[in-house]
Amino acid sequence: MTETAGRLLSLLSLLQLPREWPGSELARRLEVSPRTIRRDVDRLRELGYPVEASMGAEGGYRLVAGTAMPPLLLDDEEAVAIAVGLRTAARQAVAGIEEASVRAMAKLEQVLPSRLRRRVGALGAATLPVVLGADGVTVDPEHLTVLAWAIANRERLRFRYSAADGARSSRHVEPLHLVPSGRRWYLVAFDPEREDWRFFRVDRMTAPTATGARFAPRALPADDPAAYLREHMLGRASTYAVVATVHLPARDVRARFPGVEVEEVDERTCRVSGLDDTLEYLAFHLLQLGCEFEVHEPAELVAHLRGLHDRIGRAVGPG
Amino acid sequence: MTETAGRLLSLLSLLQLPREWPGSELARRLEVSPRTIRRDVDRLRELGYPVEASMGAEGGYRLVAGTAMPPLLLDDEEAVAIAVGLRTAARQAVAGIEEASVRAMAKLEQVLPSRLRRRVGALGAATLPVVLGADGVTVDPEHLTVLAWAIANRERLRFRYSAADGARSSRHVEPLHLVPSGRRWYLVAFDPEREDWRFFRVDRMTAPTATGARFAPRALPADDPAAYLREHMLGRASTYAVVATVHLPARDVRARFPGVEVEEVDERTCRVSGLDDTLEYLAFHLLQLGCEFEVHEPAELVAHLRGLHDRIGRAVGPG
DNA sequence: GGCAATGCGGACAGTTTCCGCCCTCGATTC
DNA sequence: GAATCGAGGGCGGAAACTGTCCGCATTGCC
Repeated sequence: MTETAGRLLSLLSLLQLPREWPGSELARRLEVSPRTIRRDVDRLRELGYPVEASMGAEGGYRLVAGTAMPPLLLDDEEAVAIAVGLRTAARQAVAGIEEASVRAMAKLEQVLPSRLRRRVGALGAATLPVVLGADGVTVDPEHLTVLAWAIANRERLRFRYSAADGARSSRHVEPLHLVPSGRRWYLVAFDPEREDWRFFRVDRMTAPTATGARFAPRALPADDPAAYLREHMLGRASTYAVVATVHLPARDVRARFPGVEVEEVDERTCRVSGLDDTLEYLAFHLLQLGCEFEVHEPAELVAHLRGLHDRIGRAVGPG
Repeated sequence: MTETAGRLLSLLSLLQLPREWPGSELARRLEVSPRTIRRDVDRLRELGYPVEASMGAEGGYRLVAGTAMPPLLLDDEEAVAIAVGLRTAARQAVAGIEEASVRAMAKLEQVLPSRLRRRVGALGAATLPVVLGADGVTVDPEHLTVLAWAIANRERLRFRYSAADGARSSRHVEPLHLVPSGRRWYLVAFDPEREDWRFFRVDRMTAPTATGARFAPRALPADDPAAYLREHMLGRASTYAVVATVHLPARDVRARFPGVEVEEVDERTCRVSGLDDTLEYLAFHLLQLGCEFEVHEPAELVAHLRGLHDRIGRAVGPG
């Protein structure tokens, strides 16, 4: 049986390559008779993976899109590519699929052979700073998978934390949720030492590790962790609210400046407003539009842009 | 058998979740006896997928990293997350794994159910402009998968092309290689109408489609397609060579400005040099370092920075 | 220390399934 | 029309699977 099941997996793996396979060649490769191949193909179809066949000479089998995802059979490099892709996506907290990214990452990391893990680590480090608006602090994808594991497994979590005011502490908490917020990730956890719920910014954690000790999850005093987080953050987060006029059609701005509200003023002008916690991010995004603009708020952003202005002036010297 | 093989896949799927499963629960879920579960676990191990078991109460099975990648069983959202992650990675042409990214993308897109494909498309469009240094022209990941398919399947390819000088043409070529170069992708193909080899920038293609017509691949007049491309591009590419002094330790610059040479001047200063074909990319990366710098070459970059300088000046008004 | 939960694995018997070998048929390409 | 491919029915022997026994080891909790 192990033989039959293994053969089915190999068959799936072959059929996932972007080409067509004549039954005779599959039979040669898998060392069974062509009749068995036909039966295997039937089995795959029965399992819900649509194998399409073209008749006639030059014909062959290939796997096509069906209603369910078939198991992905990846070679080493593809696995590394996927891991790296997920890391960049998680680091940018791509809107709408943050949790899924982390879940997929956790799933992949759980089974990723160590030799590949090393390659992912090396590549991940090398490609980190391509992200726009990096203020030097980006979340470590490794941390996210550790947290996801601890949450799913209800294991206590130990880490060191640098609070916003710079105070460092050692924590030992019961993790409950991982919440993306803008470009940040927050851990919602119960801190038994302080006997209360706490929020931790993942990029401020150092060396989080699941301790293996199980705990019975407590009920969060709110239905929606994200709402609870927002409520808690309100007022204490150092976020900047930007309001600016941009001389570019609203359609273009929406396409190129994600996460902000865009309001049309006229065909060639619009007004953007939005929130972020770093001035760099806002400034670069406005500049990146490549058009004229005016910043109305906040004063800090104006000051930041003046700083940039002066810095560029010093960099290129007098005109 | 279909049943046994299907059960093994379900088992793999369960074991890939980040938790432990007692055999009794697996037996309940898969509707077989615990003895069969033990045998299934053995089968998985025999296939090379290491299932670890913890003894004692609170024990259970889980899949751990082995020497080979097990088939990944993804739910809808995870599949979407992976597709989106690969797209961002491919768009940025993350160094060293470009081809693997495209291969994995092609594999995934081939079997991605259409309802998920739509979600990926929507998300991909929304997240496009986060990339730094976008000059508005980024490669469409969809194109890459079409090209990869055509190359692997030796099918002729039809597309419309806008050359660097703006001339538009309709092409019908025999694709041979997909070569990443910097942040660009190039297709190496034989053009039967012109009876010679041609290079096409993927982001300048419109609506590439594989025609289904097969061809016998010709030998490229060079061993390495990448080298052949470089040779061909030499002199005709509009690339800018930057030389700048940056007032930041060389170590920091290397970590935050990928793809350029960094040479230490003293502990707080270094000199960077590199190539790129857009001024925006170079300018933003220099600014993003957040430190003082001087640009020595090229004159175009200095001019571009002056433009930025003036634009910021107009944006924030007189100090 | 005992109990309960967990995993491990041998033996057996009945049933099912698989596999290779025949065969015919339909579709497609050259 | 010939060659090549997929689809699928039937047959018989061999192999595999499954459930039910059984006793064993390990771990955590009371």
